Formats: sequence, C-alpha cells, structure tokens
Amino acid sequence: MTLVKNQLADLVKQAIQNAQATGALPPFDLPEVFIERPQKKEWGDFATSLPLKLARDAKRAPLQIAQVIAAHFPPSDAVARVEPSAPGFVNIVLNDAWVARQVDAILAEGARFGDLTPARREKIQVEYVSVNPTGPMHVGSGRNGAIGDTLANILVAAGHDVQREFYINDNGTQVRQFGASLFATYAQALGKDEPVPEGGYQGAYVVEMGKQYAQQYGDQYLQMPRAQAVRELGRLGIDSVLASLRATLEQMNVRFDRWFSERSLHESGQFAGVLKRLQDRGLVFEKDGATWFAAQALGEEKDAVLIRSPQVVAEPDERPTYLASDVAYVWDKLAVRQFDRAIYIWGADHHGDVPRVIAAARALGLDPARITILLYQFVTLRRGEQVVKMSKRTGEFVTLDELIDEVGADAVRFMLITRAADTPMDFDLDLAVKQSDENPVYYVQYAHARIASILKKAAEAGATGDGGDVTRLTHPAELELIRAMLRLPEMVELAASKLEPHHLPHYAIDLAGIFHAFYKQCRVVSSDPADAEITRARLKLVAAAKLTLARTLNLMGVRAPESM
RNA sequence: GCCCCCGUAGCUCAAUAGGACAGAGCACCUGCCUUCUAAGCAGUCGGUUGCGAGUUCGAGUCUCGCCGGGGGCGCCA
Repeated sequence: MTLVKNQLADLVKQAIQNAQATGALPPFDLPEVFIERPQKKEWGDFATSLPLKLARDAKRAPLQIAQVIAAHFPPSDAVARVEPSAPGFVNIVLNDAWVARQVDAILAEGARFGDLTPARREKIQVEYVSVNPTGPMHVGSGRNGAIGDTLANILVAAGHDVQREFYINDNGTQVRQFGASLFATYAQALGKDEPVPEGGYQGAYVVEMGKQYAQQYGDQYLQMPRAQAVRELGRLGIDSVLASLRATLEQMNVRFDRWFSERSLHESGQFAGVLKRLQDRGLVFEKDGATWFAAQALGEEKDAVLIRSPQVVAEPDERPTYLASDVAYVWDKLAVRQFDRAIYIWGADHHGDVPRVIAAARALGLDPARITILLYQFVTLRRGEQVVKMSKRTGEFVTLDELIDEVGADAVRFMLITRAADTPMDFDLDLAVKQSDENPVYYVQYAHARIASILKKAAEAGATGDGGDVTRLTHPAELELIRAMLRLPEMVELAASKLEPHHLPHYAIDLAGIFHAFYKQCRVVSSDPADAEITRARLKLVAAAKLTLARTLNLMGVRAPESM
C-alpha cells in the first residue's frame, strides 16, 4: 500500500510545479515535501508547512504561497478540500467517500495491512537482551527484550529482512566465577565447608542450583580436579540459566533466530583474524605485557586493552577483554555475515563502549553508518517510596519472572515499550500491580475482544458483511475510525525509520479509544430489517478494525484476545 | 573533574526533521447499563514544558550557561 501522505506529497509537488508553469510562483528548487498530521481536526487530515519554509526562495508571503498551492492543487479522488491557513500552512481534507472505500482496501490486505514496501530492502540484524547468563533477568533486561523484539517486528513490517540475535557472554572470567560459586554451593549441598569465593555470585538461585546439581550428579564434581569441576559447572550453569532466560523471554513473546556464543569468536579463530587485520593496519601495540588497541590514533580519548597480560590474568582463555570480543563480533556481523545494518540494543550503562566499537569498525574498514547502537535508559524499580536496588552479585533484585507473575506478560511488555528508550523509567511495583486492571493494554485488548463479540453475535444472527457497501459509512464516528486505521502504515514507517517502538502503543491506545467511541454511537448488529444494509457495511468496518488492532498488538508482541 | 541521557498536569508518560491553542492514561469530581462485553462512553478539573539568555517568521524540540536526577570514565564483567 502506498502511504497516503506520500501520494499527497506528490500532489503538493505537482501543485507547485503547476504554479511555476503559470508564473504564479517564481522558479526555485523544490525541497523535500513533508506531510504531517495536524494536531487539531479543524486543520484537516494532513498538512504541510512548506509555504513557511519556501517564503524566502519564492519571495512571497507564506500565506500567499499556501493560497497558490491550494489553487493549483491537482484533482484527486482522495482529496475533498485543500485549504490555506495562516500563517502559512496548507491543510488537506480527505474525501469521506474515499475514506469509506479504504475499508475494502484494508480488508483486501488482510493480515498484511500495515506492511510497507521499502525503497531498498535491507538485511538487518537486531541484537538484543544479551544479558550475562549468570542469573535471572531483571526488569532492565526485560525492557531491552521488549524494545528489541518490537523493533524487529516493525522492521519486518517495514519490508526488511531481519535476523534476531542473542549474544551469549559465555567467555572469560565470569564463567569461572559463576562456576566457582556453583562449585561452592554444590559442595555445601554435599556437606562440605566451602564458602562462595570473594566477588562470586551470592543469590539464592545459586544455592538452589548447587543443591540441584548435588542431587542430579552426586559427588562426581568433587572427584575431578577442582579447576575442571569449576569450568564444567560454569558451563552447565550457563546452559541452565540460558534455558530459563529463554522461557521467561518466551512468556513475553520475545524470540530469537540465533543464540550466538561469544566463546565461539575465540574458538573459531575469528578474533585472531581480526587482531591480525588490526595489526596489519598498525593499530595494535604491546604495553606492560598487554595487547592494546590504538584507539587514540583514531581520535578516541584512550587506548583500550584487547588482551590482558599474563601477569594479571593467569588463564590464557580469560585474557581477551570484552572489547576483543566486540571487535570480532562486529566483524562477524558486517563482514562475515554481511548484514547491511547491525542494530544493537544496549543499556545506557554501556554508552562509554559505543565509541570504541565504532572506532574498531572503522579500523577494520567497515562503514560505521551500518551500525546503530540504541541505548535505553535504566528502569528504576520502586515499591512505593522505597527504591529496590538490584545487583546480580548480591542476589538482591526483583526478577522479571516475579513481575510477570504479578502483573501479567502482556501488561509488562506493553509498559516497557510505551516509554521512549531515552526516557529513564520509573516502575512502581505497588502501582503496577494496583493498576494492572486499568493498564492501557487491557483497554486496547478489550476493544479487540468487543469486536470479536460483535462478530460472534452477528454470526449467530446469520448476518455477514459480504457484499456490504462501505460507502454507506458516513457517520462521523465511522469515518473517524477508518481514518484512525489508515494511520497504521504511517506508524510502522515512523517507528521503523526512527527506530522508536514506543509510537505503536500510543497509537494502539488512540485507535482503541476511537473504536470504543464508535461502539457507543453506532450499533452494528440490528434486528430491524431496514438496517440490513448498514449492518453489512458496519460488519465490514469492524472486521477491518479488528484486523488493524490485532496487527498493532501483534507488532508489539501482545496478544489480541477473542474474549476477556 | 570530563562525557552521555533525562527534567512537560498531583502521578506515569506523549508530542512524527523546528510548526498552528503542549496531549493521553491514572487519580479526583459529574452524568450514562431493558438491545453487540461498563476492563466502556460523555464531560469537569488540572501547565510560566526546571531556571536564564540566544538563534528563528516560529522553540518542549536547536545553541550556551546554571540547578536537579540517573549513568559512565578499570589489564571489571
């Protein structure tokens, strides 16, 4: 479907060219025409402030330019009126009959309504969550997953080839540390006096896991060399944590195409190859026994360590830093797997790492414009006035699972994507639970369920929308509903181009509200034979509305229930 | 000290590339269920967009300074 606003932009362009041809406007280069949605209904369905921007080049007063554009506007069956408006807007009002006919167009598109055809179909990777697999997820990672998965859905709708990936941090010190903590709780479960090491993982879940391993494997890990037991328990622990992360994420409808192991970057020699490339470009040096990336040579503030020195870290496989993996990973994404774009969803606490990854990409000869690192701000968890501090090391936090249990997966996911990513979120658990009944997500889902109920009632009465004449839809509430549905493709375009999923839930609330108002004013299923035609038309209308709501909910990863 | 993000109604947040009189939900108050789901509808109340300058025809949005909150500046992960 071509976006209405793109068609209108073309018409505005033609109007200006027509005016220039007749001499009503002087010649000048046409800037890109932006069509916007005005805030007030009186200002029409669409508007452009182009005359205000054109005033200088056209050497005319803005309002006069608006008048000229309106007077030279080419005829279109979609447009009823074009009105100049002070101080220099052109307001465009759609033709109601054309609007009504879009119901048939929407129904024809079916579940694909909202899909776009991009100017260029790109191969895009979205990498999200990627939380350390050493414990349960907290709400922050939930925000990551909700944003990433929704964004991936949006990019698919926008016509791109999207791959969803979870990067598993299964390399280096933390695996051993996690393993050492598990070894301790495991040994404790078998009656040994074995304290959890300094800086180890302390949570109750570590104790739980230790007990479970003791039950499952007996004392076999006490029989082998300690270092081996620690390593094996570490990997075992990561695998079982990953399985539970996956279960939690699936509850929220967050899914992945691939789980990518950090360790594989080192085992496959990928990192070694990338290091060689950097060395060939003279961007690697040795200092104090460590191997450094010469980021300063690329304009960064500081150089950064790629491989720690043996004096500091004894185990060879624990020497590569996070940056080392990040450098190999970005190479893998853009050069090996050849994604056109790689989108990373990171917590704001990693913002300091952004310049180094970008610098590394440049150093490897990759175009940094292909990389987007989307930072989302922290979620502050409160219970009333009290801030809930979270730390995986101390094991003190509210898990995402607990939150989902209390509030529900749909509500959690909806709340987490409703705020713009760069807005720090305040999440009051008391309020969230209290308000879960009145959460906007239920308002939207309720609209969908209501339509399902109407269609069920209609089916029972033997009424269908087949052959309905949608041009009978002339009630203001009907037309407003159709106009609202027509905004879905624009929302997809907006959210995809700006990588801002939060527009979707706001649109959903809007659309649901307009449906509820329609529902109050216009009865769909009527037993009066005189209403047969309007009933048919309205059944088409609500079918289209149901489809539009369902699509919007699906894009957000939220269920569209048939009943509530 | 330096760097990044944020500050909008009592609360949680929107505001599409700088556009028109800054909008929703929650909370509060007033009405509305004999007909398709009242998890609903209609309405009331609520603002010096943290403060002060600047750029612009036009600033919540851009620039500078200040105030407040969060985060980051390791051979941690």
